[in-house]
Amino acid sequence: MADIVRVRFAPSPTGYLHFGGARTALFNWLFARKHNGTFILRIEDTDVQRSSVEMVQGILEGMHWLGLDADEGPFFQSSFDEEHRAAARRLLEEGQAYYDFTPKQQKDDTTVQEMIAHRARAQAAAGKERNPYRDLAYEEALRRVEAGEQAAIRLKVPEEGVSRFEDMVYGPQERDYSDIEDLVLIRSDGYPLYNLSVVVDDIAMGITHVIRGQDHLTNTHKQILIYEALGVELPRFGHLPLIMAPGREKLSKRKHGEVVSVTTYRDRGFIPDALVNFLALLGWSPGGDQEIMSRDELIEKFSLEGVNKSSAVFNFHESDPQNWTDPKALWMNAEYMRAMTLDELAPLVAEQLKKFGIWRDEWASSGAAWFAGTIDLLRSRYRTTQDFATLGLPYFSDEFEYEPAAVKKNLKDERLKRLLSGLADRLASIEEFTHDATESALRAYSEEEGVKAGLLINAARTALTGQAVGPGMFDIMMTLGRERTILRLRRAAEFVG
RNA sequence: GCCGCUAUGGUGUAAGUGGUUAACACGCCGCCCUCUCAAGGCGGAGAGUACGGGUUCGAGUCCCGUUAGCGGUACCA
Repeated sequence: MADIVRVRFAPSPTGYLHFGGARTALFNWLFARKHNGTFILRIEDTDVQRSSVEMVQGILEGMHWLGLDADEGPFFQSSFDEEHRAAARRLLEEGQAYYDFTPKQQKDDTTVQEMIAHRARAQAAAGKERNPYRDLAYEEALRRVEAGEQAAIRLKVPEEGVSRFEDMVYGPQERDYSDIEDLVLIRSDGYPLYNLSVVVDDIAMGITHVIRGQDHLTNTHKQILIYEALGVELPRFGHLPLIMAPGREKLSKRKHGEVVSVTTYRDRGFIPDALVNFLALLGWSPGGDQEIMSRDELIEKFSLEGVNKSSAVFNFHESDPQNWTDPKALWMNAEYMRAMTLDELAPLVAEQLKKFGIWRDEWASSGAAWFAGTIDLLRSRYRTTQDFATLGLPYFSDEFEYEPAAVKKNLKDERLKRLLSGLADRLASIEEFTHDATESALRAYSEEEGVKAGLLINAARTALTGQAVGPGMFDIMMTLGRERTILRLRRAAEFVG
């Protein structure tokens, strides 16, 4: 099979799985599924200082929750250490790389950006200098190394010429060799560096298509140089537009924190398919108007040609409790909650209720029908499954607060003190506690008392749920049942006034 | 500084090889439904395609320049 497809997602475990990473993983996964290929997960943990097992765990969890399990892996880049060194050794022997005895510069992490800029400026002013060790005879260099001298290994980048490749998203790319410095392959303490490790691993794993963030677009030329030095055929490259924070600011794990972490969405009640759908649309479009797409539809329609070249803003508002994340993501999640079957939705809601300590086991057995009916009653007004546990508390528990605004709006009228308990009496005496029977009882009662039915209905809603908004009043009564309805109506009398 | 990428309403995106008044979704506003809030239905405001030049009978679409944002420029990944 000539066109076998093998792709990989290669996160570094220096943080949780954030939106950018998740989107990259998703596109690789879609590409693999689309072409009947293999999706591989490789953890790039060469920077041991900043990597941690918890982060690896977090990434794995996030991917699993999104349904993006790898076909192969997870592999850990650090375990291929020897292969990376061997590749560098080979390039050294072939004269394509050299030992650099320049002492390592100390730098502290907070000022790297400044340092890079400063150094670059200085270099521009002074004119580029060749590395003095580039042409040192290999035998002599080897002697010095064996004598215990520390040296980094650098790739010998050709002095003249242009690096070119055809990006599957961005089209033809080129970069002059003179703009690429002799990159370090192996640090002087012996650790292989990113660019070398990636290439060696991608070769070893038979990666055919490298799909990753646009932040690697110019770095790709460096990696191509390594492929060429190693004498290996190039994979195809496809770079993805970056995801930005509101205001086209760059997305930063440190600054934006949880709102860009996939696990946050799991914890706050997102449906995995909904988030996948939303993520897919961030930087990609199948063309045309369709936006709600199942996994199968996404796979069917996915193509790198549909990937956008410009970066996309992920429009979250962390400080706004109502719209803490992108409104469209929230809308899409709501859309999924409405469209999915109750059998699919119920366990997800149950999970949230358990988390909030208001779950009752009978809702999974004898009360399953009631439970399904109740979430069905509520689903069209909620946007996440967590809303069932927070906004929906009065429907699942007797321990809920009366919202002051609702009390003020619906229980202000002094007459209600008498009317609510009067209504409770009526409801206690009707034969069958059904939607229609309760409604006619309430309407008859309000007519007798000479008040508008609406007054009683709205008051009853607040009496029963502590809220001013919610499903139709008689539906609420049905879901609460006669006993609770009467109890809550009587109890509410004390809030009147 | 240098190299590179990008640029369509507030946000996400449409608009095969340039061809009528720039389309859809989210959000926003209004109306209908109605016991409230959603959902649903209907309607509306909001961009003349970053800016400036070209090419062309005709440009969001091609070319050049400017600006802005972003990425890279590390013995980070």
